[in-house]
Amino acid sequence: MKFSAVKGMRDVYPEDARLRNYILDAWRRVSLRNGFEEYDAPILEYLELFTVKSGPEIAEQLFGLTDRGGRNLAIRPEITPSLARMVAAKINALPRPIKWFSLPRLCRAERPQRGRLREFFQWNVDVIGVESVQADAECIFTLVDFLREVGLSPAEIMVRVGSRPIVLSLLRREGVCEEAMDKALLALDKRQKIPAEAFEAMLREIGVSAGAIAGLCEFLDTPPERIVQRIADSGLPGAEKEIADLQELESALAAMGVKEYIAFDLHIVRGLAYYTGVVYEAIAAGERAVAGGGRYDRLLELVGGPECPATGFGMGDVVLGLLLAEKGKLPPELTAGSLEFYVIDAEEGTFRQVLDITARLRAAGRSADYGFKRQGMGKQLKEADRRGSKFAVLVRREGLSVKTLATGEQTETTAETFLEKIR
RNA sequence: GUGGCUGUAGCUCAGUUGGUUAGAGCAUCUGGUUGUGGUCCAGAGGGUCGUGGGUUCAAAUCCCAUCAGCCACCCCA
Repeated sequence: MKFSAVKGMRDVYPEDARLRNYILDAWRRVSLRNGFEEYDAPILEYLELFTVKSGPEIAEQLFGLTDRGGRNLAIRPEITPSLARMVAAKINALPRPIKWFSLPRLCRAERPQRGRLREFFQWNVDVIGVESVQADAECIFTLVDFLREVGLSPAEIMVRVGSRPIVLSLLRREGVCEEAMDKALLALDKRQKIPAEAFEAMLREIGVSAGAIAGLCEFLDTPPERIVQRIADSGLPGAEKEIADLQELESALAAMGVKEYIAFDLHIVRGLAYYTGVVYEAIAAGERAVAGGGRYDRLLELVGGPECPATGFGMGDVVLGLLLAEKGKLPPELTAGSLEFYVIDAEEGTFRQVLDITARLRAAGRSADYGFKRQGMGKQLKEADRRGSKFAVLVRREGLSVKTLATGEQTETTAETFLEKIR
């Protein structure tokens, strides 16, 4: 073969498209029922929109191009900067709260590996213009609502919730200086994946005492159901508001009935520095994070807008697809096509009636198909089965039969009464 | 970006110490049978052995490069 798909980008055959549509449909359905409205943005943006948020190094990680006017453009690696730009542009005209979602196709020029491709879809859910932690609760609830929708249980996936400012305050109290803060956050993020000694070594390297490390570990290991109270009791300096927020978040999520999916966990810090409050990730054993998000109150200012609170999360389709397949959560109709009626000429000379009936089924909005080739009824029924059809319509010169493929049940009727019942 | 593993039909693989026209199952297509289905039978198509060099009388098999996939880092918006 002369050509193949570009590295990290995949061809979407019908069976792949069925999976992808299943995911996108569920994302959209859940978003809408939680009161979010859909938006989209251009697939190309000025390169600077991304570098202003993530630093100039980010340019290496994305697909860039120069247009004929010499402008530096990039295929969007995320949609949040576009969202910030769009909201900032109409900030005074938009009714609050702004609850928006999007299902953008994104590209990142990273090295592909399991669960990470260079082109993918990502569900984004954001609430903008609301300072209250209730906005964070709303996003987290929507995330859990989706997990339930696709049949993932708390035993299979949990949303781990942390707080950037609380962690910062805690680390400061344990003697981490501001310059070493990034390294400390990195160590925290890695703690679950590396040996205890390696974690301690990382903290000692930035000057944290052995006693402080032990105290920190003991604090971090507080069970999720008690840690919020423990944080409140410890009265971390400078984080009073965030502590109250975390308590409010815990009680809001409990009131919304999603408690069993939530685990408060200060190891969750998220990579980018732009998070300013609550942060969270949906984590399933054995996979990279399925979703991640948090509060980012400074982003609108970064793109030249006014000061405006914002919070939200993103979820990629690749890891999610792997997880659903692994856990056997994909509906069976995804493996076969789905068709309602397969129309068969059960007697010679009835092909014109097959065409007529098929066309009228389609006109009535039902999915119907027939074979291009005239062959025996056995082969046609086999084809109906292979197509995943629900019913076979057997057309005779006088009357027709409607056969339910799954049960083999068959009812006799006439073309007119059949079509009458259909509409 | 760094390191490692892998690469034979659409898929899963076989292919003896390098040695004639590279095989199987599944899938696909065709025909037959069952003649209202999930069978069964027969046949066919499909591979320049990822690609390009090199060693050799001879390379799927050995060497180098390159591409792609996977794994671990980096990163994860």
